[in-house]
Amino acid sequence: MPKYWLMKTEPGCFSIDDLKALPDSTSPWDGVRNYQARNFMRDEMRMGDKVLFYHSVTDPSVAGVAEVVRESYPDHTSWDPEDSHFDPKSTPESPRWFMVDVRFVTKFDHPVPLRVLKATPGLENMELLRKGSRLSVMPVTEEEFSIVCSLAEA
DNA sequence: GCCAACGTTGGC
DNA sequence: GCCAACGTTGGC
Repeated sequence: MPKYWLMKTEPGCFSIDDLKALPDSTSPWDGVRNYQARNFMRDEMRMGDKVLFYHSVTDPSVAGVAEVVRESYPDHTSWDPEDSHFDPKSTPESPRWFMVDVRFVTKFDHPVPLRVLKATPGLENMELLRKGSRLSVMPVTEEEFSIVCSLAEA
């Protein structure tokens, strides 16, 4: 059984259109520097898991769906001193940060705004809606995933 | 182990 | 731009 996730990105930095436009519409999810989010990617994400692709900051909304196409491997941007996510404590011999690859599945015709998520019965317990939640990679339940997808069709 | 200070996230 | 909430760091 696939599991379900939500991954956050600032569209000005990396949007669902950016993902779709890449070769094979696939990208590593690099740059995550939060242990809890890392652990989800490193330990729990599996091939075929579905991902709600969330745009934060500008027009906060779920923009579409992606899927996991490569399981956890070291995030090489962490040992690149030129990279903005460089972490001197991470090395190729002892990597500290991990990522997965995701592939574009769908862009919603009607992105689902955060305010709609907040107002929708059945989504009360979404991690995203927890006060102060700042996780950039988080699990969602199958039911939450399907409710969000149906909102996108409405 | 505690906790103050700091930097960051992200909605509004 | 504001600011609440959070995670990390580092002194003690």
